Amino acid sequence: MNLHEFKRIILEYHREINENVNTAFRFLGVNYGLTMLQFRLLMEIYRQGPHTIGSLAEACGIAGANISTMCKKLEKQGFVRRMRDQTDERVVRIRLTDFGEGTIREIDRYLNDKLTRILANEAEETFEMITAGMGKISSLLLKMGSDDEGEVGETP
Amino acid sequence: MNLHEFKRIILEYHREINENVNTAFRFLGVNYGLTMLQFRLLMEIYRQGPHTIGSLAEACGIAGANISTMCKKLEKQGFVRRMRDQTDERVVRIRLTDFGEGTIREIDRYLNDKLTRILANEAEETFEMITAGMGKISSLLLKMGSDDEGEVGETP
DNA sequence: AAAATTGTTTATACATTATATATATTATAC
DNA sequence: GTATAATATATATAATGTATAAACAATTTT
Repeated sequence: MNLHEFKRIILEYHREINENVNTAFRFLGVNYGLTMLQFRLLMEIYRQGPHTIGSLAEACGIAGANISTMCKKLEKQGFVRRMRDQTDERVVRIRLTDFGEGTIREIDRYLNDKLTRILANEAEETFEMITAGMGKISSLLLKMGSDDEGEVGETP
Repeated sequence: MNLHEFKRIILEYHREINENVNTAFRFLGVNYGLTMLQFRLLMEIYRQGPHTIGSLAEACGIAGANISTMCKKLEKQGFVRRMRDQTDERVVRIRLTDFGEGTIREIDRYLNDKLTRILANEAEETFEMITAGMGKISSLLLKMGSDDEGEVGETP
């Protein structure tokens, strides 16, 4: 396997794919005043039903502290409602407002239409290629992150 | 092709991979006080030789305004030297200092060792899978970004 | 009841990206 | 040859995303 090429892919992954993701999802901001992360939170609630701050943090892999702040903002924007749990008042339950649900439904439909159009002429293979590639690079990166042999400053 | 799955991949794999990249490259910050982006800039200069602010911006796909700021910081950290071009004084040339070059060389060697270890038991196929998958998803995203049919607020 | 744990909140810091404006220098038009 | 435009960089500011630490109240454990 070509080392140099592999490094290049990892290092430039951010630029190319991140950039393209941002472009592809720019309509969220333009049309709905949402960031991609906000959309992900709302979509998670839309799919899985009401969440607590903690469960949302867990589901999205984001620190609870940040979820807390984001949910307050989403509440201010009218997408979600926050309510203390009656039986355990430490817990805050987050649910979509009607407006929030309508918005996500609309976005989801729009995304599905768009993807259907885009994927229309793609072979089933394409999908497998993407899944396989993403899974493989993710697992290699994970290995890289936990591989510590020869670490600078290692204590033998 | 499974729409739902494809959406999930875009929204979540993307985040997972980013996270794993950050974990895998955390040693840059811990051991060298570098961010990944700074490393990318230095690596670019290491590979291609001295750059101007503009050419570096072009090569890394980052706004010149930000490159300018970053290079000043890298200079303060001792990794690069900034020098006005004699013949065109608008231009600033950025080159690695000995310290900067030594650092990048060390990091590169370390990365190569690590990758060699990680990729040792991987089939050549793996590499092809990754390249193919990344290329494919990138091109689909690109299509998505430029596909405007059915856009909300479209003017027919 | 005291201590530990849990869930959330607040505050802070920083990296990255984007944008707008300013400035100096060089190139071009008339 | 001066006015204007274009170029290259600099500065400032803002928004997003991420990480961490400290505080707080409510709950559970001992």
